[in-house]
Amino acid sequence: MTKPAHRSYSRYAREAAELLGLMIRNARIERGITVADAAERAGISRGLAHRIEKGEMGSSIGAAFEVAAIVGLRLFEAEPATLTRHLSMERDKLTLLPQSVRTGRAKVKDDF
Amino acid sequence: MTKPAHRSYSRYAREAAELLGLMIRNARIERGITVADAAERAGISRGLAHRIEKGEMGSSIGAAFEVAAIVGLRLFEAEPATLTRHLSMERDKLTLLPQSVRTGRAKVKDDF
DNA sequence: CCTATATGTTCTATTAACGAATCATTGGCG
DNA sequence: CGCCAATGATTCGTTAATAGAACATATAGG
Repeated sequence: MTKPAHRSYSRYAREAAELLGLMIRNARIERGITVADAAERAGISRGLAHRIEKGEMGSSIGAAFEVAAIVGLRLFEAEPATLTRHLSMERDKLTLLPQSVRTGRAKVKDDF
Repeated sequence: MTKPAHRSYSRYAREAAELLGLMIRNARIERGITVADAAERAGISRGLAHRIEKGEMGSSIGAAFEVAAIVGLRLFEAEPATLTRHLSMERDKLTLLPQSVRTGRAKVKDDF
């Protein structure tokens, strides 16, 4: 590496990570699960689970999303079923969009 | 490390990561931004930006959320302002909850 | 069709995230 | 109050994530 990962984050990114951590913590406490237990069930260390709840930017997506799933937190949708539906929706949307960003604006997806 | 990070992920976590990547990609293309440009603006490599869009679990939260911010994707809220409000809301909720998970269920936050 | 650009993939060196262990602090319960 | 579990914070060795380059594959435009 030449750069030390990268140090500066936008305010939005930092707040989003912090919010994710807080939501995980709240969901975990509401379910009466300890950090250690949640970490073990997610297959990660207690320290990492703690850092995720603190909203540290270095944590991996997989670890964070796994803990979120463990504590029953639904990130984008109310239920997992809709998540799957949302997934295929985004996949379809992508096929309608130009595969590569070329000159000007990408074509507006007026899907209907 | 004793364990190689951790390999198995729940279906929900994997789908959530994939969905995040797809949403980032869609938002980026809609804005006519190249992967290389988005990566540079986020302060990360093109390869990492590509892997984030693929929904790989190893990517860091900071990198993913930064790219999301760059391409104008709002993860939890429609606008950044509400994110900040949501943040303090979650913070407040936490103070009302018991600080540590003790014996049985945590007290239900019947906040009203 | 040919070219230029964007995307996708693979490689290696290096850095930083991770796991584990330890200690301090907090707070609930008998 | 004293005990103990849970959290918070630190250090350190190991390993995996990352940057950067190089390469191959599309895809749009001239």
